[in-house]
Amino acid sequence: MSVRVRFAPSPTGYLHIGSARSALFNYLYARKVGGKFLLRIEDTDLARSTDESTRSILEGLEWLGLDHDEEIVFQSNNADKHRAAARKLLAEGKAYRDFTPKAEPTDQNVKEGIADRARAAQGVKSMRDNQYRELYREESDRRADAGEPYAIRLKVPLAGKTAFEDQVYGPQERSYDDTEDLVLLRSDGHPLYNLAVVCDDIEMGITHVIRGQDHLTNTHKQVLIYEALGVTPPTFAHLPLIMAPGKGKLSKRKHGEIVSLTTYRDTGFIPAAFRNFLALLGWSAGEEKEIYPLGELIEKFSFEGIHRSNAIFNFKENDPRHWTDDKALWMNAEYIRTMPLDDLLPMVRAELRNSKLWREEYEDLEKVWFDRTIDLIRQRFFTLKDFSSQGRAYFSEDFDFDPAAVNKNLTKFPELREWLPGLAERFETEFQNVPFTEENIETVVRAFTEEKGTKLGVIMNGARTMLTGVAVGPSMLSVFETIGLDRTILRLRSQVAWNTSNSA
RNA sequence: GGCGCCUUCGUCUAUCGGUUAGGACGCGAGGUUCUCAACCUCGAAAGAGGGGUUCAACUCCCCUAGGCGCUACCA
Repeated sequence: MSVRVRFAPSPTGYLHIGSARSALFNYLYARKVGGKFLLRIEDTDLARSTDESTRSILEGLEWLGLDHDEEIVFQSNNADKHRAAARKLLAEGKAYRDFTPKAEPTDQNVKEGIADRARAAQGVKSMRDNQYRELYREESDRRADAGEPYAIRLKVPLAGKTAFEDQVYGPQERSYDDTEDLVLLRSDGHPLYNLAVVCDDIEMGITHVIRGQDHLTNTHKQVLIYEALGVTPPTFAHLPLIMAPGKGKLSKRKHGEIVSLTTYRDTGFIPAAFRNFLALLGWSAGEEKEIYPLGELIEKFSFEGIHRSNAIFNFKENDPRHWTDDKALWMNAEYIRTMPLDDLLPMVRAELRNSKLWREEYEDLEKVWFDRTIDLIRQRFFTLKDFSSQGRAYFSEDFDFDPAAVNKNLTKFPELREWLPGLAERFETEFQNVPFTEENIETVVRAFTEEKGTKLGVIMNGARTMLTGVAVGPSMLSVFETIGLDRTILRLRSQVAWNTSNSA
């Protein structure tokens, strides 16, 4: 039997990075064993589900490169089937009508319910003491026919236990005594989560359910439903959770945008890098290696490699330098500087377009220059955003001067105010018929430096700030050559930098 | 409260009874250099606690502690 897995998010918000990781693991497993990776949108909570959220989830999956097979299933379309399943169990005596009036689910009575079950657990009260559980069928039918509202509850057997072999956590058991007669169908006819999931997983032919371990107890309930329905349950694999620093819950309310996958797209992450990072949160191939291209992720993936303890998504709030997990940031930089240039180029193009720095020439007449420039500056970049911010001076005459850089590399050496335009002049004469290449530039700059009796660093760094506005970057010889003779001369003569006062 | 799951450097992890407990991120120091967040070298940094089992335990068992999850006519 071929493997079929599914990712089944409820569209009640953005795609959480924890969910994204669940999707990734499902995807990796499916691709590894040649199975199908299906998508099901669990939109049965009409009040909270939105189309926008569905779109955002789909976008997120696409961004991560997790392409799904077959048609997307919308759970709300299957409500009739869910109801039919509940009725079937009722008819077979495996479920019963509960005529207890519905209580509003307020915080208050949810708490009472918990306290109630606490008493039940202490033996004071049984999970099976519902007065309608053993109601005679005739009586139950009569009241239902009379129009009295009821919920349908699963009739959990009196003695026994549910058991399954989790692919990550090993053998799992739970006594029936600890599982209530869960509601399958609300009194308004609305099917509930556990029923809907089981019905859909059966209908979709799901063979492996891979999801967060927050579902570990749900799984026992679902196994019960499978058994009542007379269907063999699928194989289960539960994943450790991703927690916030301090081991708290990682939530949008508390932690904001960093938990949303789209944030990483919007802040200039390379999909492959973030995917790689996510895969390593709670999973290991057992080797001393961090960089895994998708193919290798697929090849190496196994349930045995999944950790059992929760992983912390490590970041520091209010620290721009460590706004998200350092390893994710590092991984992104690693990808930017080492991935095939041709794969990076389209992403850089999109970034420059968004920043109005893109010019069509970069793709034809100036393609050679452009590709070389990107290859040069990517060595020090962490995100795609850096190409339009730190890299701005390569693509536009309109760039800012970092006051700290001006101070450190220019203001400190007032002689530069004459030297740099002097260097411009020297370039102008020296390179009339000589190619403006690193080797030639070096000869000229070294000679110039010696004449002025200063250190090479003073000239180089002064020029660096004049040409790029900042204090860091590639070798200046490369920068000169990349910026080009004309722009170099123009910028060395410019007074703009000198007017960037750092008096504050 | 109950039930369940978990516990190796700050973080992600390796180890499947015998290791100086390894790697990565981050951090620190040094080096290279025209600068640097790049590169190179080095460094600090861990088996929650207590009992067993064993010649030998991070590794197996038990207890304790702590963390997490679930505990709805939500999903």
